[in-house]
Amino acid sequence: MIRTNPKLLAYSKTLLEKDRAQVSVTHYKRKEEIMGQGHRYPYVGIIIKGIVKCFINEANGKAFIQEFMTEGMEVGELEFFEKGGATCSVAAVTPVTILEIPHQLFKILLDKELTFNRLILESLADKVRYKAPRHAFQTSYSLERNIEKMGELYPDFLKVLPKGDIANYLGVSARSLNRALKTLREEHG
Amino acid sequence: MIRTNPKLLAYSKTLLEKDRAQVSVTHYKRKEEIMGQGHRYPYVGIIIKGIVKCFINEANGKAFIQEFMTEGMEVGELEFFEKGGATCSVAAVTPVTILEIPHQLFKILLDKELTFNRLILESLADKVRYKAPRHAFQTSYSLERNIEKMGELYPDFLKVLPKGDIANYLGVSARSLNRALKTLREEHG
DNA sequence: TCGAAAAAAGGACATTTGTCCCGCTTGAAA
DNA sequence: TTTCAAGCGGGACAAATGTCCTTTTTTCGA
Repeated sequence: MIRTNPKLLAYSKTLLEKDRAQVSVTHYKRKEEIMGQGHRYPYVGIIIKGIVKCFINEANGKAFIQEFMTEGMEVGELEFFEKGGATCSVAAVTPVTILEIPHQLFKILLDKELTFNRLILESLADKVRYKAPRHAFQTSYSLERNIEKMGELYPDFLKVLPKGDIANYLGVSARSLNRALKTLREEHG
Repeated sequence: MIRTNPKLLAYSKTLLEKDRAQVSVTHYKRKEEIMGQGHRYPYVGIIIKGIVKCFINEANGKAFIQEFMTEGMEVGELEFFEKGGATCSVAAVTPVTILEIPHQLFKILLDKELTFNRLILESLADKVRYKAPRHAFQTSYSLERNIEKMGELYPDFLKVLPKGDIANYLGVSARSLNRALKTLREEHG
């Protein structure tokens, strides 16, 4: 449930060596905003280190977290394909390092480097593929079952992610999350 | 909320003329299964006509509809990139016509035709982009508000889509959907 | 054209979740 | 060190949703 892309991470590291002059690296502190909903950025980002959350703030004050991402995942690539502001905000959950590939270079790589092109295709396909079972499971099973599933996928989630983020990921209020956690505690250990 | 892809539809029509010998066209009746969760198909499909639903059946008997799709939308493209069974089932909601592009041809087009490659990249980016606001809205607002939104996006949805499908799209029981529809009827006209 | 089967509507009750609180803990900034 | 904001946990009640069931309407094949 914290998504990663080892192949793209590996490719990014070769980029850092070969094309060092054309890319940049930025560091973000915990809770810092990496991208803001509606804003534009002249680059595509790839996470080199750390955990980010990708989320949407609704007009009524609620937030919904799309996914947690770590090494090798792209951010801001959708805006390369369709100009217009970012759909989601992205913020650092732990200290984060981002590799920034300017749109100009991204386009060249996409058009000339078949390997890179395929990595991006697969990365997009992966994001589509992942969302289907996640949302199906989320609406089909109880909150308790969803929490158990997070624990299976990422045992440390309660230690690493703030409660508020977990609630926003599961699409429930913090109160409901606490209640469900208590129920689970009473049932097993 | 019934998704379409005019550019890919246009491209598909030229494919039907130029490469007619290498592609095929299949018709499906209402409710017929086009793809089954877990199964494999040696082609990528593009909808030429009709409306399909793309959904996941969970082990507990519940179904969750990912999206409704019509002209120009792809089905089964995820399985081209990662071998393995289909994540979702696809079924015809109205009579449907599908253009089938064999994986072998799909690969050639992807590698040699920059235009096609870009269309597929944009199509995938579109699917990712679309899901974020949809699920955010769905979990952030009341059922009534979600129904109103469907009406704004597709005024005829109650006439075209079965109630059960609408409920499975919104992630609620048929009972709750009916209740909410009644409330809306009482409020306005 | 009839009859079976599916779809639709909604009543009654149980369960889940949200909202609005309050009090406690913790960590970072003054 | 003190202080204050943010995070955490949970009580009490209200609202939303699910489950189960019955009745009516519609559809479609024999």
